[in-house]
Amino acid sequence: MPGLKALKRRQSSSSNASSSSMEMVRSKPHRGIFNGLKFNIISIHMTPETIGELVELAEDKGAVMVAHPDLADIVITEISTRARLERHITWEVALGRVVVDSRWLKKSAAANKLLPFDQFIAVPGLVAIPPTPRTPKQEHKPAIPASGSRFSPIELSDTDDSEEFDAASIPRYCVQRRTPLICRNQELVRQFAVIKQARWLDENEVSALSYARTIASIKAYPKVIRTVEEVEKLPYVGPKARLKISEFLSSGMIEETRNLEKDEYYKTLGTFTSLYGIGNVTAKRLYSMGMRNLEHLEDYYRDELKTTKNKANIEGMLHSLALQDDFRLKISRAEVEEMARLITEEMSIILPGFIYTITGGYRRGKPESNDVDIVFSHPTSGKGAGALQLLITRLHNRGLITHVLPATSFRTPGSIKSYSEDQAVQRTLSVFALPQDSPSFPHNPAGQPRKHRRIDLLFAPIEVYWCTVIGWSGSIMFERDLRSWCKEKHQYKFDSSGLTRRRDAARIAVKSERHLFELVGLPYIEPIWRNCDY
DNA sequence: CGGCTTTACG
DNA sequence: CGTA
DNA sequence: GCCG
Repeated sequence: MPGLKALKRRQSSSSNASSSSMEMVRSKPHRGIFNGLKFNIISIHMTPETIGELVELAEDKGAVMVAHPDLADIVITEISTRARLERHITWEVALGRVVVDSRWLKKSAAANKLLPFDQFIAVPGLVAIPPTPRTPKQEHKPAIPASGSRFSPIELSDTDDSEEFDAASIPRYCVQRRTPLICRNQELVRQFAVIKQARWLDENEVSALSYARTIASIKAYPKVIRTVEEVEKLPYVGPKARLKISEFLSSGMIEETRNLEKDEYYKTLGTFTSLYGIGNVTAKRLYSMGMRNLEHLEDYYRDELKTTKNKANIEGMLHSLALQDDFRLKISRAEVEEMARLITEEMSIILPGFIYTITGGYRRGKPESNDVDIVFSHPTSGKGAGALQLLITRLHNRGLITHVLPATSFRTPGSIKSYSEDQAVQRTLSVFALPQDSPSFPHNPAGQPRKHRRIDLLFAPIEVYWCTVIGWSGSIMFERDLRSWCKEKHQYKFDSSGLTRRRDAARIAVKSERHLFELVGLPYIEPIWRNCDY
């Protein structure tokens, strides 16, 4: 079995002479056509593989990679409009740089000479200024692009990039801080997420958790990271993370991430675990049995079905394989709302006066969801105990719910999973398909098979409604830290069925979402600021 | 060096 | 073991 | 992998 390929083929050289706390081994500069030139690659619209190739081409011929376009002589980008370019570099600064697309780099490297720039200018209006390597002094006063205002507040942190901001002031728990869906260091975060995933596939859950915390921490940091020193005080950025951030700042790529992304072993395990019902352990088992793609799995499970006694799980996996093309499709907010409309329409027949919240990623503002979560309740205590079962039955009769999924097997509706007996939160995980005739949705055109969506429906007694809503709003790291916080600071136990004192299990009434935050001494964090996961 | 959220269900 |  |  292939292990981690930790080979460092090339030590990245630091661009910033003043960053010296981390004494890195610097490679001797190659002699080459790019000698003495500073390159920056704007990674937008590039695959990690492409970035890797470009960095290699450039460094091979003597270029030094720098962390920001402001510091570069030559900027490589696939961006072709001024507006988009200005998210990364001011127009004024761009005018003083060579901004070209990657063809220039590739062709120059191939020809082993500096080609003229004019055929490769990335954005109309820019001119080809011959690069003059600048002195180090100039590097310390980079122009700061005023980029924030163009973005939706959902997507970016609310602190302006130009503001002074001390990483040490970022609190340790996710629940104490605001974390946007997309942050200013999103590509760095994405590359850390690849490593986190690999640790999880290797069953190194503790390391995976650590990376998840590093990611959450960086996501909460409201500035573009330019030096490794500025994030040294960030919580959960330790020695390992610092090294990787240094690599990223100097080359645009974390070396380990680059290796993982071309590793067939991890790619295959990733494919397997994306299936409903297959986790990291089973994925490894299947791989060790020789499985390499979904067709192999299909054959394997068909074969298993003939020989096994317990057919339910195997049948579940075959359903999972069959529906997987649908499950990996994202669900637009409009479609989430249409699903909720149909479902709540049915609920209003069963339980007049019910209340509900669409939770999950939708509630956190994600433009696209992987599944749909809805929490129901009724303001009158005790009302609606059997409502969810009825709801499922009616939706199934209308053909909207096609399967109920208890753990790993698929069954026709009939049973409901309940939490603790005293404060029963009922729950069903089902497969839902919008009707063919939903006019506003082109997802299910006539004659085409309907798209299947995973949907989690819950009914909570009103006493614990808000805890359930909070518990199902995520993100995962936010929930974990909420529980840790309640435990450490108050010796409370929080979960989606309520808030209780650990000492005597006394229930603490939670009247609203804000109320919970007050009860445990946290500032209220709106759902759109709970996007702590990648 | 221990701890890392939580836990019922199938 | 996998799911949320 | 990082924190206390």
